Amino acid sequence: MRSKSTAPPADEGTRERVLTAAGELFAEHGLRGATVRAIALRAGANLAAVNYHFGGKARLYVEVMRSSFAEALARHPTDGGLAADAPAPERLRAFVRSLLARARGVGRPAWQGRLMAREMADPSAAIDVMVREGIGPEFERLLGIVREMLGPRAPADAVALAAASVVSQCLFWFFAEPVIARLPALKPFRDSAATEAIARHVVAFSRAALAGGRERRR
Amino acid sequence: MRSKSTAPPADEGTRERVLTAAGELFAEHGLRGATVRAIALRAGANLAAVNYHFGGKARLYVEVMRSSFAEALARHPTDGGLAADAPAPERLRAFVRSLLARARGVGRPAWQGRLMAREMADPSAAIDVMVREGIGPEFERLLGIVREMLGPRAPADAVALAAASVVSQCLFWFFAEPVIARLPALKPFRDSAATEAIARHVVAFSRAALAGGRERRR
DNA sequence: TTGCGATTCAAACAACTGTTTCATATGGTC
DNA sequence: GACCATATGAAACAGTTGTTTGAATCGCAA
Repeated sequence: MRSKSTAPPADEGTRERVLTAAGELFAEHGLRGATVRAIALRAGANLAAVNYHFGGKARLYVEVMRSSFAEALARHPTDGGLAADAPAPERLRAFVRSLLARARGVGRPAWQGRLMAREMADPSAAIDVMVREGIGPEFERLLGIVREMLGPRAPADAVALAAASVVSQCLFWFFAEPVIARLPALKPFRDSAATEAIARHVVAFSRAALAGGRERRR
Repeated sequence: MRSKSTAPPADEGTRERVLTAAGELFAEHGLRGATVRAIALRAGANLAAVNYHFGGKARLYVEVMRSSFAEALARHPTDGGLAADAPAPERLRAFVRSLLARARGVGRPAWQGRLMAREMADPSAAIDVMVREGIGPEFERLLGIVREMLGPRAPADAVALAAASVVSQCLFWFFAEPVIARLPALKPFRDSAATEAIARHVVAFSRAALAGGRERRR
């Protein structure tokens, strides 16, 4: 074991397994619905492991939220590797792609989208830190893109509303997933081809709307 | 008491109060979070009243969902009083207004939006009947409007995606309410003026996008 | 009043929850 | 080997949950 002052125990075994098991179960059943016993069982750990490693169910939950969100953001950066001075429409496309990819969880944890949807419908103490560290700055970047596309004379309210329209079209697909699955006209976006089609549509729809909004202003 | 065969007890007192108290608490804390004891307390009824009148917490929940949704739909019809052959843009405007009004709950129960958001994030047995009786037919009507605006040559997939874009822009404002309240750039839509501004924006944004999509197709 | 079904009430029940406790094991250092 | 912090384990605790029970009360017809 390492020295006590530098870092937490850094256990790569039980702690890690509890973290992912908790993520899956929290996403599936919610903070209240997922029991500590079920988490420990899935992780192959003892019941007391949760309290030992995280100090309680509530703190385990915020740790799951923070780590999974940070990991998803690292895997799918909102700028998509584009330079900051790339054309606004390109940056918009990268933003939409990143948001949809993170929602679907193309990397390892495919449950981050549901976790996020639950957190928004039923906010806990974790939402403050998430908005402050992740969603807030990200939305600010989107505001910049939209502002550039709407032109310098666009009022701040119009920019904010248009940015909301963009993110809403992305969030919808995993927010309303249970409903979408029951509507014959809509196909859920679980495979990457459907995600790509949705991304193209959202970008095209929003670009047309933004262009129209730009020319409508005198 | 009325005859037993015609209708359920039709108690205008306790049963009704339990129903609205349950709606408020389910909306605030969710199906699991709202306890039968708290519901009975708020309703001024005995703990056993829930089981006596509804036969259990689960059945009380679906009854709350069904009645509140039906009531909201009756108060804000999706056609907004327009004739079926009114111009499509007019019907789109009426649809958006109705959806936002129902979400905000301008009538009596202001908690229906949150209830619905919870149900989508954490679907229960109530969601099947809701989609079948309410959301499904409503979405079909929107599909008709969008199809008319996109033109007869628009493929079904494009129509469905565009309709999804319209509803998503409305749902966003009460789906992501806890996040919106924490973003300084966005104002929550709790008053009717903000709702009206959002409705105007959604209609303008979508109309511009649909017009662009129409002309882009060859 | 008497009878009777519908309703309300207080109390208890059984199951499940997160957490704590204390004993045991483990792995490395002296 | 002895020591000690770290980690795991089984059991129990205290609180809350939805539901049930059986007695008490109400409303009203005969």
